Amino acid sequence: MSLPRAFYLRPARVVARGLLGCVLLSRRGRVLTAGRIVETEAYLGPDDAASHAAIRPLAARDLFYGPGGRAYVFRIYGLHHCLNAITGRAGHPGCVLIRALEPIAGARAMARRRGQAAASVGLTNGPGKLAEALDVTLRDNGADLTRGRLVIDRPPGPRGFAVGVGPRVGVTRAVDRLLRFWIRGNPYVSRP
DNA sequence: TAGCTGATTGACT
DNA sequence: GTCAATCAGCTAA
Repeated sequence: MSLPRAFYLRPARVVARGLLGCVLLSRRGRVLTAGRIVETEAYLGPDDAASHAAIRPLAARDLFYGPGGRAYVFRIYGLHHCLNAITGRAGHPGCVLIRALEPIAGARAMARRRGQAAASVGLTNGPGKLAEALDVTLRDNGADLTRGRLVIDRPPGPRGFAVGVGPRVGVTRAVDRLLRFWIRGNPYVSRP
């Protein structure tokens, strides 16, 4: 059961928290891979100096300023991909970066894509890693996350976890903003 | 056209 | 702890 569009039509920091525990699902032909979202970061509009809505307005404008519920995928350092969920109503830019997953299904396929012999914690504990594990590329930019080959489902069970809050990782601007959220104690979180 | 930067990762000292 | 890989999109000219 995928999250409804209305879930995404809220402020990025609210959606970022709400996505913890939800399940990211990728279908590639017969290959299905899925993982529980254990770490997210919120990026806001032009006021947020670290957000692509401010840094790369031309590239991201159409998606950021459109309605939430779509995927925003970009390439970083020429090597890796990062997967975001666009949030907010049309005209209210924002997005949530998916930073880490806990594998649920298709761990063997993930390991194969990652060039690893067997599944391990290192499979999806980082934004570039999970994108590679789920085969998320620029082709998925703009994809509808409520339907199709890349979707986010509701949490399968009750939410029994504590949420950690802290500054975002890796950014060089607006470093002091507490917009990173993670599931406390989960071993797949990228940084303790 | 040329030059620069980055929401990262993995390999190395 | 340091550092290279590698490229889309911006910026300056």
